[in-house]
Amino acid sequence: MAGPAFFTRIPILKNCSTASLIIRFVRFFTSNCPDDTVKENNFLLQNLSTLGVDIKMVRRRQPGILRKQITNENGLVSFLKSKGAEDKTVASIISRYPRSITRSHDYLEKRWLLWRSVFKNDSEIIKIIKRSPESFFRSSDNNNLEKNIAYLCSLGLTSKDLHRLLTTAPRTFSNSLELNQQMVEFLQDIGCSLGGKHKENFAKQIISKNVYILIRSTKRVKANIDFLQDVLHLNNEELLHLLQGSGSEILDLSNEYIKRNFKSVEEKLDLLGCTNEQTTKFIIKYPLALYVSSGNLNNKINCLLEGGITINQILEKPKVLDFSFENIKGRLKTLEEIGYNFKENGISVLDCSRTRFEVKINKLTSIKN
DNA sequence: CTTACCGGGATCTGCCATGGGC
DNA sequence: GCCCATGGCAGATCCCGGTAAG
Repeated sequence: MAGPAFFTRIPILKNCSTASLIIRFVRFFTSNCPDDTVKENNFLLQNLSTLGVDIKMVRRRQPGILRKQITNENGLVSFLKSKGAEDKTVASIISRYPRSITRSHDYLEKRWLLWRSVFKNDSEIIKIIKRSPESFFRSSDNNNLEKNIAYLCSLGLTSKDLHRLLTTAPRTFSNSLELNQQMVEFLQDIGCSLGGKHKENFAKQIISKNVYILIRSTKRVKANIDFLQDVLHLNNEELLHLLQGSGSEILDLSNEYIKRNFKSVEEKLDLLGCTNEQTTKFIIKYPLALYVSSGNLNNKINCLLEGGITINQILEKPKVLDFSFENIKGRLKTLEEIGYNFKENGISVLDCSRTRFEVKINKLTSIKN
């Protein structure tokens, strides 16, 4: 008979425990039952509809909110509008994070001020809330936010770093202070144990290079560091060097993903006649090879090979893989048309900005004519 | 003057699970 | 028993240009 294992193979039910499965089935079969919605606050429902909020989405995300008797949606709307948000933005914000309507005026004022201590103007903040309402509204603890900002500053992160952190990974600031501290201390410990000279700086370095790190679990980051050390046969010094360099960029990947990609790179290069040592060197030189999806990476490699470039040239200059498949393809075609010789001239021409590439091509064609 | 090397900039949420509080 | 706050997870690049080196 079909047990939980069977049901979890259905995409929507993936990752569900037996208990939550039962709840889901009950919800599913009773979702059209009037009893389920009878407790909802009709006045609130009306109000939200008028504001253009997607009620279905609210019901799916945070059904409890619709049963509340006291909410502050009107206050929220006027607050966000006073900061420059459009009606339809506010509606979308509430639809995606319904709990936002439970935040009080004082909360909103205080939180806004704290965010403003990092951002230059209101519109920057609106842009981020629009992108990720949850990041702004999820925590009700403004004191914690204040402490986080102070803490991150105390690490020596510049205001520019802070700005980038809050812009790109706004969730960082809704983490509990303790969680952020845990990650920082974890990173500092790693730096120490690898014999880093500027021990206090190691965590700071990683964070400013990879602003996503603080929204990952230490478990994940640790697993990735261990994996890299193991699979690349690195001693402490080499590992430290890697992590301080471009290795930091791949630390936040999911463990399985990074492993899968490593395996794929290994197989691909093996197929092309490379030694294990070459593969290892390649990854150390270009850790981003583990970041891109294996399909994408293989497409780029194939494309370069078909264009008359050797695998050794790629291993020497992996940066050419930074560019998109389309870009690489286009440039190879252009270069072929003018008879560019990679053997003589190398492949650096592929690793430059659009403007520089065009200048180069113009020059080559004018010489030809 | 051209090329090579290198670092940096943009961008990145929406969902589920869980434990504690009420 | 429900709701809240919060932790955690999967997902998966591309490009530019300063400047040192030649």
